[in-house]
Amino acid sequence: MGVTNVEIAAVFDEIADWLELDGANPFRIRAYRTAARTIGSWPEALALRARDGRGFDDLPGIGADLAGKIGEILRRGDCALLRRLRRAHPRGLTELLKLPGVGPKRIARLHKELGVTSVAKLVRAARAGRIRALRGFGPRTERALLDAATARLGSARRMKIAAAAAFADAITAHLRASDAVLELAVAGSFRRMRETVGDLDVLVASRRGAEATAHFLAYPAIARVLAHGTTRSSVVLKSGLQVDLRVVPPESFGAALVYFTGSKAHCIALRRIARQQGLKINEYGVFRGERRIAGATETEIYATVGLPPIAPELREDRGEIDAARAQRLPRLIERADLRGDLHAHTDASDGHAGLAAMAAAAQAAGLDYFAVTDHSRGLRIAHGLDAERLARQREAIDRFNAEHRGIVVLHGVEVEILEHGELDLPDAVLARLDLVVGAVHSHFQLSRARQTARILRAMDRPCFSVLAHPTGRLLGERAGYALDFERVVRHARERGCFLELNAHPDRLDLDDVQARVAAAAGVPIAIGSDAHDVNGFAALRFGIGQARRAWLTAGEVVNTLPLAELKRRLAAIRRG
DNA sequence: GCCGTTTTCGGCCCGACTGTTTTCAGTCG
Repeated sequence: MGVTNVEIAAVFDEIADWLELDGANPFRIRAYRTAARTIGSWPEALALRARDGRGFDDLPGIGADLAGKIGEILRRGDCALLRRLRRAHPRGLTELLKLPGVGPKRIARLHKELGVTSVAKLVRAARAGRIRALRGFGPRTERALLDAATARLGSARRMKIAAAAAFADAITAHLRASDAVLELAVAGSFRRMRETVGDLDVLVASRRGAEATAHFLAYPAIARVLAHGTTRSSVVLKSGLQVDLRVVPPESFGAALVYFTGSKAHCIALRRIARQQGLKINEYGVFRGERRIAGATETEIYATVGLPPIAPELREDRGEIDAARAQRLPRLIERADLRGDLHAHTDASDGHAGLAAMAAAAQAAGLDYFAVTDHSRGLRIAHGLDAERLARQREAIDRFNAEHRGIVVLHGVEVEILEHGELDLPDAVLARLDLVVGAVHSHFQLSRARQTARILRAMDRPCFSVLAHPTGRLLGERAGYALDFERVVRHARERGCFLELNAHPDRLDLDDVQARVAAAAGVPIAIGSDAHDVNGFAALRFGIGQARRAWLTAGEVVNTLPLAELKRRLAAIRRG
């Protein structure tokens, strides 16, 4: 089976790591990094291109050399340059690169002068006071390295977007209380709605920067201050989350918002365009010579370089700038476009609220309809439903719909896809439901071929409507099972069924690249909250964020449809 | 290592902050 894009990207990233440690030409290193990023998020498997005899050097940032290396990796499964670099260095050095506060130059010296080759050895050297003795290092640097290294050994991780949102809301509320704060935004990967964030980048417009900064530093949840200057400060909250504050005057707010929203690659691409036009972009504005010609709003920043505004979720340098130039940016789906939700639980299985409470919550979330899809009998741990309990649930839902206006409850099930692709309820039972959401909750370790065959077989059942959380990953905990995703996409298109973008913050499955691939192939996407309680519908916000990162329009998401139209689509799947 | 409406060589985004310096390198975003 072919090497995946992500695996090719990992090779290039590791090459870049080693080249950094070697002090190689920084632009050569950047070339590998850029290529890794491009390939890692490229919608089409490069292995397919290779099979069709198409080259790779039409990908942006891929020239003859890297195209050759991609071919080599696809053919041989590895790369001679990487093998050589690995042989020439101790293995642990690339781990050190990931530590904040230490870069390639210092690592090279720590290695050469103190024999530090791993995070653990760095801790020992720091504790022994050997680092401060080095020229150019001092006690404070030694302390910072020790802190960073011990934090890493305690495995500090990126935070899931939903958790970060809670911190962002709290700190935003604190800052708004200061009248030195004129405008305020949480930028960075949070604003781009990445599934996890490493820190929060808070941007403030103010005429009294010192006062705004002082107010920020008085935030009670701050554990320690890493740095503070007149325009930039960094702190770590008691939760371990790092928060960076940047203060700019209002006339620079838009420029700073572009700059701190990133991504870095997007900003670099933007500045490149500006340079070609004799302009300079920095976080204070767009400049022609010494004169600022834009800065207050993002829209005017983009306009000065001849572009329409680009949504934050698209700013990953994945073709959004070319699309903007060609006036071909998609009209991205918004939260308000969602009319329903096709995946939610009640206390009949493992949810924590009854039917009426969930319906009220769905209505409060602005939905016209939602599907109760409790687990099926096979998922014992979730108290899954058998045919008889499903029939009773049907009666309850019918009664509810007869007695209530403003929200319609659909009756579905989240049915177990068993090891060999059977569903654990008979067709006759499933046929009585409005929709059937199939899911894998067991046998994660099957081979890629068997796992794929299992899922395709399940999709072949006539009643099968939606494949829930298609890859089975849990963010930060479990990678998805081995799966030929492109095959699943093709099969879904042929069968006419939907793929879910599960909005639960622990899942966000499909990811952005996969959702884009599926939608581009013509497979309808269902954004499902997987709500287990009355607050669970809030997750739809993050599902929408992921969908926007996938360039999805409302037309590509089935639960934007009015109920009658959705029902027609579900019925069409059954007719085959 | 890539790239071209300053083209096949000579560029490649830009500024803030820290710690250790005595004018700046390293790191970060």
